[in-house]
Amino acid sequence: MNEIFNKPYEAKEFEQDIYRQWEESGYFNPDNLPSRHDKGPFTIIMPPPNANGHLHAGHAVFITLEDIMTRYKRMQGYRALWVPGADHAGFETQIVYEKKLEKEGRSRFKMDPKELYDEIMAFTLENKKYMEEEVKRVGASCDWSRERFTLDPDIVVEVQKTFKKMFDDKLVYRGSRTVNWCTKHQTSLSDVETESVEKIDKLYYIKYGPFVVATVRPETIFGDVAIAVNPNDERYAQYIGQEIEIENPNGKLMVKVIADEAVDIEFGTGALKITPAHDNNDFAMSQKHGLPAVVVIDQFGKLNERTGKYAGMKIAEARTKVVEDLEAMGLIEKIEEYKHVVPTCYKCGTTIEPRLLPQWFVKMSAQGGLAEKAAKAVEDGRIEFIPDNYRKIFLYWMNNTIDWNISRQIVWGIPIPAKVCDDCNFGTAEDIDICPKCGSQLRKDTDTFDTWFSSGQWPLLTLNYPDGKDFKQFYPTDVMETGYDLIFKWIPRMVIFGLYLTGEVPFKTVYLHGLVNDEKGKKMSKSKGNVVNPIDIIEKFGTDALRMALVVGNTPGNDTSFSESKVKGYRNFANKIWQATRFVLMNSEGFDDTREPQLTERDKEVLKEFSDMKENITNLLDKFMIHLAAENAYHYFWHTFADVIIEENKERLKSENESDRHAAQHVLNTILRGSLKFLHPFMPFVTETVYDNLPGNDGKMLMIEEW
RNA sequence: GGACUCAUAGCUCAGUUGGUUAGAGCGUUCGAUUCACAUUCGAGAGGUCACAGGUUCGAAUCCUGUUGGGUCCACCA
Repeated sequence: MNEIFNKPYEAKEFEQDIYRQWEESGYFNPDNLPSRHDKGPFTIIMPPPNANGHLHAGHAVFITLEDIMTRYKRMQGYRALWVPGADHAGFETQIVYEKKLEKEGRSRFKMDPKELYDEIMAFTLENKKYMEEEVKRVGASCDWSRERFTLDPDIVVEVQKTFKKMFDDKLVYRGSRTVNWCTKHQTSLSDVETESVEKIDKLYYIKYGPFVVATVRPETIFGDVAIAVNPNDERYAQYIGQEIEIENPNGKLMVKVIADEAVDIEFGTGALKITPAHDNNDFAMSQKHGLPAVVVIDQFGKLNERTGKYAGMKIAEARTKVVEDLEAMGLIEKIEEYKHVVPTCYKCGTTIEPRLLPQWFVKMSAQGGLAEKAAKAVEDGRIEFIPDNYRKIFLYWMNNTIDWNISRQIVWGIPIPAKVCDDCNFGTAEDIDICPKCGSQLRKDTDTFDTWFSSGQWPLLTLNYPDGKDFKQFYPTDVMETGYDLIFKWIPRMVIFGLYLTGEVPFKTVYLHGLVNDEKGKKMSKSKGNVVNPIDIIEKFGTDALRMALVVGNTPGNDTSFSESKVKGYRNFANKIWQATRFVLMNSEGFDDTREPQLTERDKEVLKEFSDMKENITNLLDKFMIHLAAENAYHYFWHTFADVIIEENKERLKSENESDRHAAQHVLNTILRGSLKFLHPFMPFVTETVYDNLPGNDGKMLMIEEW
């Protein structure tokens, strides 16, 4: 018996070395697998972690789940491929870096874009290294030789080609409309990057000529171009179509009265002021009725020169001031408390300021368009969700989607390869210099892509679409495993791009895991101080223990609670595997496995139970019931094999009857070796360490043994 | 306003197509232990499976409703 078994299992002593051996074996790369591995392929694309910080518990969960799937399939003889990556995470990283700048007393707005870009690149590349090291610590058996970064030059080229193709196919267009603008971050955001927050604001009833209009934004009255009423509202029928004079603190103004079904007769006074430049609804209505848009608030959330004496004031200040002045003029009829929902920046909570800007949009919702095709793929069962209820959520979103704004006014990202006209808002993906619409000089667009524009193509880009041999071999992939919070942000984009570019879905199964909460079931957050760093846990209890704690009882689609005592329990289990091995080896001196054992009825029963258990775990893994598979494997090994079977056989191992002793040895060795296999996907380090040190296993690697 | 989800032991959670006495981890009580393992072993206490109906030979599981958590979506100013 190898002397390493003479002291308790200490994960730290083995894990990093084992990982290095795996890497050196080359078997993470399916091209290097032995010829037995002729099934498949089986492919998972790793959701690329953001290269702007360290791993958190959520990363550890997805790495564990995907690693379990990959190792299981690899052992089954599939050509298993798990492609790692790193995400430049445009807006997210830019914010992380801006905070850093802020701490240093610097600001991105005072920096040259190139200089800023280079600094963020250096920062990202450094963090990328940490991130990769940490992914390895969790035991990821992914193919590092295929690792991709979302800013790799060839990937940038491919992403830009997609834009061009979509432009040619009229699926992207330059639109000038109200977009979600964050006044703090100075960029527009897509609909999924805003968060609706309930707020209580004042609803002001303002006398407006013969009308009273209700508004929460009196400071925008300088941008009003119309009053809208419902065509069926008898109170106002006489005014429809007229130009009427209204009064505001800056003087008198003519506005048109329009009729639109969208106006709710019951709400407020049934009359609505229309400010196209600063409200999404109003903008839509202005388009319908051919009204102009008057901009009165600038990109910093301050009132502009059109507002006279209010120019330069911030929105909140201007609102107070305007209301005071209106009140003095006797134009405020009443003020009510009003609860409503406002969109905010999902990163900083700043209220989104709708802003009229020319931007690039992906046409999502047209009939037979991108969203509809994605919905159809799911309806047809070409993509399956685990858990199944996310199918409905996905479909709901696909059927209610709006055009996707892909322009970001930040430097950290892939440049949009377009030329734009500042005079008439024309934009093109063609390489021309003069605006065909107005004759002005075009300039290169300085905006970058929404990060989801590139990560939406990730399953294609990682496999070197369109000409790479990986693409031909491994696309479409098998499983996309990610957090349920990405059901809108990421999953639909991948489906859309996959179908658009290849006609095929990018993956067949979407497995969604939940959040990792603390031991009380509360969300982890820095401010609560309950954040768990997976690397700390690994240092303390070992990777295998962490993995089990994250996986057992963690049902797909549901949040899971993490507690150190749970990890401790599985650390003990790792040692249990170690000690059971030690016992079996101590009692296997002279054991010759080639001889046919004389099995008792009980032996046969025990071996049958064992093979039933193997089958059970296999079925569970096939059904993606990883939480149950892990628990059953654990339970069988400890409470059946160690507690019952080993105990039952202790006497026989000391028996003078050689044949009986041999039968006992056979049973124990068979189950031990077999159990190491079914435990391996969950607890790869301890099982590999044990397996490598079993007599006769020199040079063998459990990772590629037959399931 | 719409949708989803959860409610099971003191705590955190499982319970795989409805099928005997409902499980795990932690905690707890009692006991054991020169034995592979104190990172151990054995035994126990602890649950009207949120509530009310229904379907069924049989329901924690399926259906309806109620209550109470959680999450997501939402351009009535």
